[in-house]
Amino acid sequence: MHDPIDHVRDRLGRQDQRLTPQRETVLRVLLEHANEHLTAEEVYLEARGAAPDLGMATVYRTLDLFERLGVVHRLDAGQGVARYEFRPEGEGHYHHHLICLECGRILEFERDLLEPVERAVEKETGFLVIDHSLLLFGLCPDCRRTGPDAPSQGASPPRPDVGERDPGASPGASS
Amino acid sequence: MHDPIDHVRDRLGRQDQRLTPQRETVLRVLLEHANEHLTAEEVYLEARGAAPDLGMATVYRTLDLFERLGVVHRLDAGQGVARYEFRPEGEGHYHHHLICLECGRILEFERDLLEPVERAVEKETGFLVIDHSLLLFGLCPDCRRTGPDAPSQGASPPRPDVGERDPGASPGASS
DNA sequence: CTTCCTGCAAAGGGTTTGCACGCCT
DNA sequence: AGGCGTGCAAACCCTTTGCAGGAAG
Repeated sequence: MHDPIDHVRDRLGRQDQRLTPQRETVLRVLLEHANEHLTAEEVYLEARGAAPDLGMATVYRTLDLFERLGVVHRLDAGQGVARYEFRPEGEGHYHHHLICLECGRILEFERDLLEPVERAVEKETGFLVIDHSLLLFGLCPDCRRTGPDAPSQGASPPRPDVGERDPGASPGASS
Repeated sequence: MHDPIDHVRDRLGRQDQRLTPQRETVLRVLLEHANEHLTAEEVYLEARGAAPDLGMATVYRTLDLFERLGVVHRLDAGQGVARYEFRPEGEGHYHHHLICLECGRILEFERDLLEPVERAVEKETGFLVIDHSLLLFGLCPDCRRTGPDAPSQGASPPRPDVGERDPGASPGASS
């Protein structure tokens, strides 16, 4: 019962829903790419390897379902695409995202460190904080090394593609 | 030269661009609604009062332009719409957004408090932080008072709809 | 058989782009 | 003239929805 797949099956069963082959495929893709922040389309493409008849709509519906179950995190980095990542059982809402403005990669930062901020907010405004999203935009170690304007290296992952525009322009979202 | 409008005109002039009547109208709307996080459509509707022939495309192009000039902040709270707010000259990237899951209102929190976090990130990961976006999801003082399930008050904005679900489930975006 | 699920295709909503015309220098 | 800027409409992209057929309990 430490198996995430069984866990999801149980959660679903409890509300008369099933872990269909399609759903299991999607779940497996998410598990195989933990910490990778796939888009729905990327999940779809990966999943089609195992389930060629799978449709996009099912992927979206499944990701939605999983999100409601708390099995995945949906993360919107401010470009027009949502990204999804598997969310280990019992994980708090810790861990923030570092988005490289140069190569688009998304790194993670595990420590929370936000409690002082949340406490200050609650105390000073009366707003009850339930969850948070912290995005840090900047340069990842690699791009920092290469210099902000160097042409992209063939070195790193395919590059998750975060919208482009001229580097130097301000990062879409902001606090 | 403290007038933001002149400031923008200058900035534009420097790159052979002009502060046209349309652009000025958009700018005025943003100024009149400082701290209000309007959507492009809301800007458009407001602006049409002063410039009935204005087109949506111009609004988008202008907001884009202003964003590149650093005159406005684009903020994406995780639902499918971008929101824009005037960004006072010389303002750092401080100030965070508190998004009420009940009524959809967006409040602001002026103090930064993120420096310890950013320093920790830079030190531990080598990632160079340039800007950030902190969204706190929860209940605003009003909704908190009314109770999480009270029918919406006539008091607040139409409610921008932030994903619903049982409060307690994680809100769409997350860090 | 009833309910849950699926794929397909169409619809949706926000945002962007192509194009021809207008405006300012 | 020569750009820059604009309105309009069409195009785009991601995501959602309607619907008829299937599978599971």
